[in-house]
Amino acid sequence: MKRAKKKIFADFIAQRGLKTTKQRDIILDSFLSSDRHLSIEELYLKLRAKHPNIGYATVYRTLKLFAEAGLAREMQFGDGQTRYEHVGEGEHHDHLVCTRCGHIEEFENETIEKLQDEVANSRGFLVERHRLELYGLCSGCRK
Amino acid sequence: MKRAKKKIFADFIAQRGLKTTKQRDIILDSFLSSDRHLSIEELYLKLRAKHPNIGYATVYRTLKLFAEAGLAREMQFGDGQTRYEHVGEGEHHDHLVCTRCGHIEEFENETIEKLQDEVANSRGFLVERHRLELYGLCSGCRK
DNA sequence: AAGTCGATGAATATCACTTTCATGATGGCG
DNA sequence: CGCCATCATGAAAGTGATATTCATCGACTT
Ligand SMILES: [Mn+2]
Ligand SMILES: [Mn+2]
Ligand SMILES: [Zn+2]
Ligand SMILES: [Zn+2]
Repeated sequence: MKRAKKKIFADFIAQRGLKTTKQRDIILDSFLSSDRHLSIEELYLKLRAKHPNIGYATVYRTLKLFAEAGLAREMQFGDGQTRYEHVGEGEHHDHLVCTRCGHIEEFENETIEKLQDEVANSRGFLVERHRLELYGLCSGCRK
Repeated sequence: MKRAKKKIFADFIAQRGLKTTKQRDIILDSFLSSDRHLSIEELYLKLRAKHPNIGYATVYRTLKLFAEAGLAREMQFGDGQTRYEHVGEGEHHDHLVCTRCGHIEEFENETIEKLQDEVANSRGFLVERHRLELYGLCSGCRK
């Protein structure tokens, strides 16, 4: 699965006439083996341990590339940092966010998705994407 | 209704030991007679026409006050600007956002709200608030 | 091997707030 | 009323995250 995503990125790079670099390989590998929902800075700091020579700007630009390649999605959970989450082929999910510890859980609910479309249709909207986030206390933080 | 909201703000001001000012009166009046979902800058520019002496910082601080007083809610629709929308007593709604013209519509759907609670319960989350936004083309922009 | 053009990293710029500070207003009190 | 302790205001400066610039490096073509 990691292999498949690397292939997707390699194809994207080739098709756009871009170049394979050591940094991109390292950043992609690290991204793929990371927690979902990482901020630029989090990934940058994680990388810096083993690769002190990789710059923040490169991490920033590379994550943007991942998003363009369809490997990542930019998310905003209101904490002031853009987070990048992993995206699988044709996958979709929404989020539960803990306002105390920052824990993020994902969920899917077909019925909700369907109702959203109905609402949009009734208003003449053509929906391209949506965001549904539930903020509150996770089970751990409720105690 | 405008009168009622002015009363709410006056009470809030009094109860907090703050002061009535010409600027606050003007800004509140303008906010109440504006489009829903205004950014700080939009309201500032609108005001500047008739009141060139009112500063950006005052508009900024006053909108924050409205939010604290329960008259306004801060919203983020991903265009890089915080927007303030009108809040009515105990009201709630979600949004349809046009990605082409910026038009914003509101909707309510009890069934979706109920399903959200079910999802949260099944994960042990206690939901405090949520955001549901549908992004796409409004009926006008689809043509 | 050389040349071309994209990639990198450090530094700088942007952008939307957010705070500071000197000065101006408000309103409780005598 | 008139004082004056406080709060409010506006211009300017500060912040923090993101975005861009620029000199230099390194891939890939020939
Ligand atoms: Mn996710
Ligand atoms: Mn609204
Ligand atoms: Zn938690
Ligand atoms: Zn539109």
